[in-house]
Amino acid sequence: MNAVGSRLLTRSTEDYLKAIYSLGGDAGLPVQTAAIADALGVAAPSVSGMLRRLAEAGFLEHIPYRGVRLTDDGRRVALRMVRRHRILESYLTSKLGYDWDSVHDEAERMEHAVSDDLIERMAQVLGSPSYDPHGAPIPTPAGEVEELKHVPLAELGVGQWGELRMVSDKDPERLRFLKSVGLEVGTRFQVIERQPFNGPVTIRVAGRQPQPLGNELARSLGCAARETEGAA
Amino acid sequence: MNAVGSRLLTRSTEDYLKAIYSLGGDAGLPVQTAAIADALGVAAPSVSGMLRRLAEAGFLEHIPYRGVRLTDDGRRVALRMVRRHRILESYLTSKLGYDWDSVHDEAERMEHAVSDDLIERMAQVLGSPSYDPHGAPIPTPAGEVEELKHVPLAELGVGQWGELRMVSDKDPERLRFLKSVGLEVGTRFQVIERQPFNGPVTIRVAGRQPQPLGNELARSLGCAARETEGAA
DNA sequence: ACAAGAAATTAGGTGGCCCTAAATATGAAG
DNA sequence: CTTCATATTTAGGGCCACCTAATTTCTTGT
Repeated sequence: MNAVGSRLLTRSTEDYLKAIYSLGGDAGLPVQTAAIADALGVAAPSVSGMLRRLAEAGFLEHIPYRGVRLTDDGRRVALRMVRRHRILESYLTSKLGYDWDSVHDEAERMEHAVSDDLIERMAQVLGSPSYDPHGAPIPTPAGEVEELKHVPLAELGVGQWGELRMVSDKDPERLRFLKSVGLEVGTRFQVIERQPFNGPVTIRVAGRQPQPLGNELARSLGCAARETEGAA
Repeated sequence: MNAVGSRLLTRSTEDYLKAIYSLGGDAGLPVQTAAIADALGVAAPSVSGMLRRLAEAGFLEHIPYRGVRLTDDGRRVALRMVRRHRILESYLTSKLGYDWDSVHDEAERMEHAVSDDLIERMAQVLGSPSYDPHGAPIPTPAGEVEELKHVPLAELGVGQWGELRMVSDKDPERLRFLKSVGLEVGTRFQVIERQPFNGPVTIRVAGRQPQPLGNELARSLGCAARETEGAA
């Protein structure tokens, strides 16, 4: 199953490959050293060294001074970690009472320790979910991920209806804020107002006061545009 | 909560302290380097070095060439790991369909990765169990463990009744064998025959053929002596 | 076309934990 | 009391993954 010769599947390897994947490696784009360093909270030279080792092990192609691209092998490892992470988040939320703003860290540590067997048992208990609690699609065990066609909330026009579909799990504070203003995955809202030049976007959720959202936040929310107030 | 100064709470530290604890450190006995090396599958000099670091960190007292003894701090860490391990085994068995011969390894890896919070949530979902699936007592979050007064099966007399109470979780093959001959925690049996000088002990479980058990195995099974065939 | 700034890599070093080989301490038997 | 086997420690290395400082390469504006 795990192809290539000498393996080196350590925790660090898994973290690097997952970070590279989520930094654009999913679209096969080259990813820069600095972006990886930033995502993992390590210094750039540490990344340089690690990329060399990962390239030697066959997980990625490295064009010096340009960036890296995952090989099929590297992508396989990354997707396995993404599946693990999302199944764990789903399980912890649904079976152990975790809230969507607190599952991320727990899943992040567990994803390196548990067996494939445990992940599949969890998936089974949950009825093989397709999305995690933040609306992110869960890759299949074979490594297939659904392509999402969400639009950032920031790109909806004034007066338009939308439904929140996906939110990053990485920032607990942001998640708590969203919940406090009534925004969860599946929440419908209407865009009420937009300040020019990247100012806040104001939306209204049924039964709530109009709520301004900073533009950066609005860019981070994956939505589906809706014709009317009702219906999917 | 975690007392003492410079911490160094790595996976290896946790493994060493847990091993020392279960090697007799629970009774405050000095534990030898070679025993630790054997339990952890590392070379003796590696243990020597690690013991020095652990002693410096305040987890144990080291009398050179004599052995080590856990400090209160060391015992606290060890008991925390034991609680984690046993809660995890209980949870995996009861909620995710694991069998008693396969939970050990999974729990062994997870116990280093999960948070105290997760462990307590699992304990709560299970109703705060006192024993794990192998009959071992689960320490409280405060680090108290029940003293067990089991007798090894090997010490029961011919004709005497007993009830299996505890079995080591470390050897899957042994566990599968026990299950195959109808022995689980709680199973009652009668000692039918005993060969002299550490030979096999033959027991009978209700509705089964008499079953010989090697003496080493019989020594490893914790039992309660029973007056008759019935009753607790 | 080139100089400046940004990004990446190399150089050199650290700590944790492992190893083998060699030296040394302990303790049991003669 | 000495000797010898066994247990332990020291000596000397290696690997992984991190760090800072210095250097090299790329890119972009003039």
